[in-house]
Amino acid sequence: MNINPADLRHVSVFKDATDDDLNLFVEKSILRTIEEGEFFFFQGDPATYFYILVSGRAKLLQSNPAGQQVNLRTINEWQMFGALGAVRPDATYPATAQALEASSALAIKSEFLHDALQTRPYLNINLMQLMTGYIMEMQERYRELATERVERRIALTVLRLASQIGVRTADEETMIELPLSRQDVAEASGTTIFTVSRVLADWERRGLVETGRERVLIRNPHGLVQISEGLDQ
Amino acid sequence: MNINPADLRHVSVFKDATDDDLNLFVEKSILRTIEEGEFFFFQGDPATYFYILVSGRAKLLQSNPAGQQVNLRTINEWQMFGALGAVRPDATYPATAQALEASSALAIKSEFLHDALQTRPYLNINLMQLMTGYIMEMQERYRELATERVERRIALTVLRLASQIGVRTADEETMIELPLSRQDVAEASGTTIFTVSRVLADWERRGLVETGRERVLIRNPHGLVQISEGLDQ
DNA sequence: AAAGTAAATTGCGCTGGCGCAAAGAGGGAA
DNA sequence: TTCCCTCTTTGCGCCAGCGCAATTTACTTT
Repeated sequence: MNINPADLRHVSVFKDATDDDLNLFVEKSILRTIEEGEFFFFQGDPATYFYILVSGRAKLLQSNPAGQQVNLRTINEWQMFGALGAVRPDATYPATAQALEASSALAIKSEFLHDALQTRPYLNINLMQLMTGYIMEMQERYRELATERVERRIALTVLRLASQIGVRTADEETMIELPLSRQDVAEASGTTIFTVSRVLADWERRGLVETGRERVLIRNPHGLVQISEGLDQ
Repeated sequence: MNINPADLRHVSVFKDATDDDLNLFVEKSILRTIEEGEFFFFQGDPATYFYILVSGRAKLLQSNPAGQQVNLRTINEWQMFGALGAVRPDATYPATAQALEASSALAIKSEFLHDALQTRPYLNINLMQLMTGYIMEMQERYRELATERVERRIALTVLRLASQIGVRTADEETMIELPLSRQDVAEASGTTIFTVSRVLADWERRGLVETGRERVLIRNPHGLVQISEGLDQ
């Protein structure tokens, strides 16, 4: 695959970069292509590289000592991930990055971004905006997990995933397609596949969604919003 | 109260600042003093100021629509809080800041920090380090809440709070004093005061802690670590 | 010292959601 | 078409932890 440096402008951190800078980053990058289910890096590895996903889809997850997983974030094309090492020297990745489908990503030495940050104010601002976004999202999800019941949490999770990775279907603009298994939704909402399956089956009966193997189609986003706010029934 | 500019070096973001910069920040600051239980700002307010706590102790909390609260962070002397507005123009505070005891804080216009970031690379680096720390802590707490049982979560929470705000008692170096109510611990570990009370009572019977009104004294930190890792019993 | 207020404890019943197990449903390979 | 593998569904039992209510304890005020 050939990467056009101008494509890097899709990356929020690079949106204000000069052409020269973009060329420099592309030159310094290596393209890594992996299969579905394989890993870009593991939690605990030294954070030597950061990545920019150029095709496919991936997820960031964390495991506890017993091996149970939670999904922290779903990564789309042109999103940066694993960039903490550029800020903290000697950092290790706090999460594992796994491909949800066959994916490729540009890998660039953390050190290189670290040095670039010293001389390019726009990178600092953009990276900080990205980080504040993550902080706010994690705080919100933490609060949801601590205070909301499962059905609402699943609704909030599905809506959040829809806004992050959903594809609006061609035929009707309000339908959103999500290529996610019950397991993925469970790990992203802090519950089990059984509960997700039961809740989705209920929503399907009520005409809110259509489900399939590794697929959720939202037919009525507004209905889900109502559930997420406890305004239903 | 008089603030000595050099004191600002205790603030991690300002640790590398020049004397001139420190003077500038102090000049631009207003000292706000509030009583226990009062608020520096509320979730949803425009993030016009950021704060540096100079005395007392505070907490950052978030409420859901039903009014249930979670504690996101406990703020100690010389910690910065409410700084997201400096990064995102037009931001609103994502959390509420409430004093746990009578407290004072320096308030500085977010805008001023925002402008300072453009010309002072050290501020960018330090602020990003702070932010990556928050991201990692929130990711970890999220995973704990999603995957661990209450007793372990309470152990993890108490240990985390001990490292953040604990005071080692004079008489024996392994004892750590925490001036927190059951409610505070419950909100920080995502459970209820009843459960916290029961768990602490059990630990007290086992000699791990001593408890009192709005007080937890850790007698055996190692024992708590074992519980947090599931190695006990 | 006494009264008043807030925090903490504890018994008790209940239930949301977990998790096993077994069956069912797709989808890919050959 | 058949086989195989993985994902999903659903019945069922169970229990961790919630939450009410009543009481006790501890601190503050006068």
